[in-house]
Amino acid sequence: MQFQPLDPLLHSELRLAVMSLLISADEAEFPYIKEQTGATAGNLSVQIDKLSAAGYIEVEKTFKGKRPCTICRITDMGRHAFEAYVEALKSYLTVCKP
Amino acid sequence: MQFQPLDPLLHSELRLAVMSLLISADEAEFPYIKEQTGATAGNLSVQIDKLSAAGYIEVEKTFKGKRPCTICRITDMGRHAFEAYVEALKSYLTVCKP
DNA sequence: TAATTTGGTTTACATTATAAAGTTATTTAC
DNA sequence: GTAAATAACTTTATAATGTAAACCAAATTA
Repeated sequence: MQFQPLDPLLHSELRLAVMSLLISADEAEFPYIKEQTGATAGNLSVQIDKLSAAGYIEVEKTFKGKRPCTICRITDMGRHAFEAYVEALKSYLTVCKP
Repeated sequence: MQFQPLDPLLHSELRLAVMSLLISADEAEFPYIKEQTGATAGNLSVQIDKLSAAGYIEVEKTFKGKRPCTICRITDMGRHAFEAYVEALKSYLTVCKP
């Protein structure tokens, strides 16, 4: 088969956006991710949980002054998964095939 | 928002594979697509219907000898949608952001 | 102190994907 | 010549997924 399978965890608009942000930012707070992705808080919370459960990101729940603050970071595993996903995608996007 | 929305019709592993095949092949029969994508006939049938209903491909039901033969071709609309999807995807994949 | 805002989580619903089962016609084997 | 197997799908039922509405707790503002 000429098409490589696409990691279903990353093949999701919002989760991919979150990973994309974290790849280049290395660390980001929940409200920032929410703003950058345009997602609702509920949806974002769920998708962050999934990425975290898969070990693609790590989530630190801390406080900023007296308010809760959720910080996300990408893991090595997440970085590798993202790279593999991009490679797999290429098998679908290359216009000229041999 | 820095991320462009992804056409949900194309953001699907099997439908993307079908479109990818048709982009370069311009015409393909059902069994060939089935073999190339590794999909089950049922799944493929459903996804071809969706692409066809959206006007991204056109489906010709003909006969090869006495057996039915389903031929798929990409439309201009489909080609443009695919190109737009690839462009949109780039907003998620670029590692270095400005 | 009541209302609003911040920063989320939970949950219920709607959509989507997928595979199993079904359909129709055609070969092939006996 | 007819029974079994194959081809080429389609339909449908179920499982998985995505999404938003509702909810919660604490802090701030009016």
